[in-house]
Amino acid sequence: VTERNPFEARTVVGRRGGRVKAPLTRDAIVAKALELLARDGLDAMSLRNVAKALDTGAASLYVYVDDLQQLQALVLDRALGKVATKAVRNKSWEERLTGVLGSYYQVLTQHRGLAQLAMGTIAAGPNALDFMEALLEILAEAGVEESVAAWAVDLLILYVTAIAFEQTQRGDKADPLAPVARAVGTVSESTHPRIHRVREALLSGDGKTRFSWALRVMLEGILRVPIAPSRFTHSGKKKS
Amino acid sequence: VTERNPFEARTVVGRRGGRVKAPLTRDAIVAKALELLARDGLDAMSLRNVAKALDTGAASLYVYVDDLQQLQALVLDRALGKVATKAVRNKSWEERLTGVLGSYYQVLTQHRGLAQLAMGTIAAGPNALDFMEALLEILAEAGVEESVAAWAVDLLILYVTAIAFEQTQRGDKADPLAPVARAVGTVSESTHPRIHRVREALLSGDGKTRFSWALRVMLEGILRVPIAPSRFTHSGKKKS
DNA sequence: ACCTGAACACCGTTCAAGT
DNA sequence: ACCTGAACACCGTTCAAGT
Repeated sequence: VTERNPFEARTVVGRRGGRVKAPLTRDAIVAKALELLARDGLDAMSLRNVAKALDTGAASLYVYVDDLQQLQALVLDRALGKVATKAVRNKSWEERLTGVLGSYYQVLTQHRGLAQLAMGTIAAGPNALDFMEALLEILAEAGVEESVAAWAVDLLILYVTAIAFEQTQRGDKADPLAPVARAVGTVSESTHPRIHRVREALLSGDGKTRFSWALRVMLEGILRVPIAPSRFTHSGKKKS
Repeated sequence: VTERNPFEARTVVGRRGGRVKAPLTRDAIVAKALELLARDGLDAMSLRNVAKALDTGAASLYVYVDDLQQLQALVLDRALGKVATKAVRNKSWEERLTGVLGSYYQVLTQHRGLAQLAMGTIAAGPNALDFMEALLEILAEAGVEESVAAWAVDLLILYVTAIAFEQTQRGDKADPLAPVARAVGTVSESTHPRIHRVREALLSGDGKTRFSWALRVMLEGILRVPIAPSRFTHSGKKKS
């Protein structure tokens, strides 16, 4: 029906001007996948669903993508491109660190299934590298020793990802917090006296408050704890 | 064939003494599910596989279990029963905390798919409560304020779960660390100078070393950072 | 009350066949 | 080279039918 001119391959148009078919590209696949992930959650981002949304069959995607795992890695990195790594000038390193990690937290929580995907995917794309580089730069400015900073970046990202995941899980199904709330709320004073006493505190605090508290906790520790308790881990040398 | 005497219901025996059929109970289902999870990973713990291992059909499980999600919660709590919450006497609170959390870490990593399951399941069973109670007790002994302790328990469990998950993921497929290693190892010095400089530190350290470092980091912070920066989060009152 | 087989609506992935 | 339909080997869950 349509003549396949390579120059207009990206905007094939039918006789009456309507788009006939979006040409398949890796970029289009990843974009559509992220769209489905953000709107309907991780389960909705199946190869079959993505293919359907692109008016094709699942098998067709395998030309541009190795498998589901690779697609997930690509989608994660595309989303990480939205993290605001460039902070404004004349801000303290504390503010900038909170800013970058807060932006990461927001990106994770504002895309329905992204935090869950991030928990199960190792981020190693270009945007993930930019993100890490930004964190290392800020920690260097804070005076954190280089090798400590390397591990600290890991800890910070891991924690923010985990709390974002926990937070988004709550909004999902029919109150999955309820089981915890019920268990903690109705716990027996005689068998679990301490849980009983702090049961309110355990359930209190919105995501943001806890997030910033935990961030300060980790920073305080990172600034104080050196890498090695015993400096030589693989030699027999003790008590230098 | 066999007479159904309720008293010997748990050990039905055939004519020649061989067990004819393991009677279905919730406990048997959860036990078998944990076995499959520990041996073959989370994907292997499907209702169909568990049923097959118990010589029955998937539909039969629904008499004892609401759905897969509930089975996962039951399996997690059964595994949490293995965490050594009772530490020996005359140990410092630091040693006891490291001991309990280390035991949790070991339980997670020694069962192939458990850390992954724990990341996606809210622990609210009796053994989870015992675990939390033990942590709260130790933190109280450390002099941590009650409401801080409540949030600290959350942070500690979240982190240990996350790092156990990350650690077990590595051993699973065909070196899923490899993509990170390659990305970090071959990163350009001009675009990502700081990653390039600490690329060795980023990849160094086994699970245990990093685990204990991060633990000290969090403890140091927990002992120092109070709950509220501005004490009243929901009132308009500022600068008391 | 408990168990079962079959069915329903999904998956990821492969492959022979088309253009 | 790219796309496709059909097939393969799986899922969780439901349901009518058996005992």
